[in-house]
Amino acid sequence: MTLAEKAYDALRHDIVRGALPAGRPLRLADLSQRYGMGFSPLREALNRLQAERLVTAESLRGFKVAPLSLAEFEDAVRVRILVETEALRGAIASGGDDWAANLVAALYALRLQVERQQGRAEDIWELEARHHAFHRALLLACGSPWLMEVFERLYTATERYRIPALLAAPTGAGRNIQAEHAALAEAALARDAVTAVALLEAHYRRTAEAIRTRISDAAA
Amino acid sequence: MTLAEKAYDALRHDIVRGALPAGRPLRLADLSQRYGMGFSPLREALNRLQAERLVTAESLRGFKVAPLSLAEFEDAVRVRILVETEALRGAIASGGDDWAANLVAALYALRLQVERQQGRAEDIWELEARHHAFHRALLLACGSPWLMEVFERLYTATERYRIPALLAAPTGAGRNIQAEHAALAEAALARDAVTAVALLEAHYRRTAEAIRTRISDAAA
DNA sequence: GCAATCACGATTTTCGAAAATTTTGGAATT
DNA sequence: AATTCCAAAATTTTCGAAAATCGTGATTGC
Repeated sequence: MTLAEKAYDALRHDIVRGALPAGRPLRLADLSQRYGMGFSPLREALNRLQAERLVTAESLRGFKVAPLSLAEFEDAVRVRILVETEALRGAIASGGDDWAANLVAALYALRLQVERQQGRAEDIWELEARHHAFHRALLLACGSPWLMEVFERLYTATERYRIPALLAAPTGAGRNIQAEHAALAEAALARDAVTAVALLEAHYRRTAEAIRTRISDAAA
Repeated sequence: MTLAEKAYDALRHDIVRGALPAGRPLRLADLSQRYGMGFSPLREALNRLQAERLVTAESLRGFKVAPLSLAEFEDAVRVRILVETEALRGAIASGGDDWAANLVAALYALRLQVERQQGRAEDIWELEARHHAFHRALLLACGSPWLMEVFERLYTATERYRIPALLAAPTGAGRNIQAEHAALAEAALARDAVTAVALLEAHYRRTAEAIRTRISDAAA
């Protein structure tokens, strides 16, 4: 792996995790110290992250971690619902045995991690990776690279908002998120598109609501 | 404007235009010659374009112009219809006088250029810019930055396919594209969402069909 | 006292060369 | 004749310094 790729992964991780908070200026000299490399690979990584809207750039004035706003989060959730319900219909319509088997596997691996976790805030990253993998496995058979591309982009955009909530309450504070995932997978595997789409939409609306109140609380 | 930004614009232009054909390896030494600058600004531009899927990159093996395929084009059109119909409904629902005025202006400027053009292949870029601006103006009031972001990404993705057709037949080969634009704007301004969405979808399906047969012909 | 100006330090941007890696072409071996 | 191996060439990647630009604070002029 090249240094530029390491820089990309490290920066991306630190931004999504919040180690580099929103709005923070990303000075080359600092980053060079922090990640132990020269300017070139860092600038490459920053340019890629800029195109993904994880960092902002102003000509001759350097880079910053992109700001967070409740409005942007709500917007991202709205578009996620639009795009992912369409992808889900496609996956249910055209998914084969591989899709079904991978979905069962992803759900199972997610469950194992949730049970291992038992509310502890450790290994949040393993949990997060399993969660991402589950949602990806659910949609993957839709057969549309662009739908998947938009899914990935919006997933990381919303990930930035969900991580702080996860760190505070890894099990989901009263809500049985795992049961929602199981029901969603069940409906998809039963090829019940209408139910599956409704469950997916409800899943996101509940998650959005939880994060919304969390952000309001934090502001108070 | 920094050299990196110039490099980004120039590369983007040359890729969309087809001056740098799909699959062509983008060697730093060549690009340095072609655009008259060092490696650094070029690498930055290439990294941004990679994130936009206009170029592909393989570790230690350099960059290439991203390939074209009929399947990818059809996929992009499908997602454009999904996303833009949603944005159009939003714009019609919440667009104010500024939106309406800008839309009228964009349609008018597009018409002026079409008439000036009169089938000649010159100034295709002015025409293309007006066309892009019209579709942007149509959706802009939807109030969703993410919907607009996806629109922009997919517009340039499909632009690569449409430009060769435009160069061959600037007026649209029998089809009165300008009438479609006018009808679309009229329905939107009349706040008739159902009609406007139907016209937008039909507009894209016809364009896709024209390009599809064109590509098939070229292959024969 | 206050605004405009200038010089300095901090920072970004770019270059040119060095380092690392892949690719190429040919010689040696089977 | 085909394959493997190695050195040379081509190419990408990275660094360190130079150039360009921005922001700041002191200084000057009014």
